[in-house]
Amino acid sequence: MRKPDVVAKELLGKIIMFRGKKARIVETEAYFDEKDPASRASKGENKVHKMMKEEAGKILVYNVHKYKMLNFVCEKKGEANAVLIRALEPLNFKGRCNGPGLLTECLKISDVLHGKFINKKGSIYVFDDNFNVEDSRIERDFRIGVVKDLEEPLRFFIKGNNHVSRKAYNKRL
DNA sequence: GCCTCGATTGACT
DNA sequence: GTCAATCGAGGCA
Repeated sequence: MRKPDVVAKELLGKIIMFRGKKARIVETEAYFDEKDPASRASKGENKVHKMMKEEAGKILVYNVHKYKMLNFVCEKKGEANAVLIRALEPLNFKGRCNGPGLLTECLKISDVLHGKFINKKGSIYVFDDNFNVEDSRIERDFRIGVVKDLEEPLRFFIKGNNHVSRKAYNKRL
């Protein structure tokens, strides 16, 4: 069983590729099921909640305000857990990806990806290029923009990386 | 159908 | 620090 906080941590340093653009994941957040007051899963049945209960590896795109969020489902079928991608470090292109709404804009991620699997043709690819992130370089914090958060810090980001989200960047430095 | 709110961002005091 | 833009989903009638 892969817990979202474990997956969130593992995703740090991984490469995400979409439409020829590659970027390194530098910031993530874990979201749990109904017991998580911040998760959409706690708000009853909806499109997102349903998708969160699908198989691990599926892509979940959620629209909030005028931006879209990119999530990966990380649990086995039936468990409503997911990981939110909050910030990327652009590798082979220029653009600001230091925020969940910005990275989707930057990579032209739209809700057509909602429900697709990663690492499939025409979808988002996620892979490891042996860029190991040592535990000492992983910073933990409470989630951002969440009114009712859980007791434990569920946000993970790479220490010292200046591509993390703006709020976090300012708060930390 | 109408109202409210949000896993956000950027502009402004 | 505050606040508005802006839109899909949920709650309610």
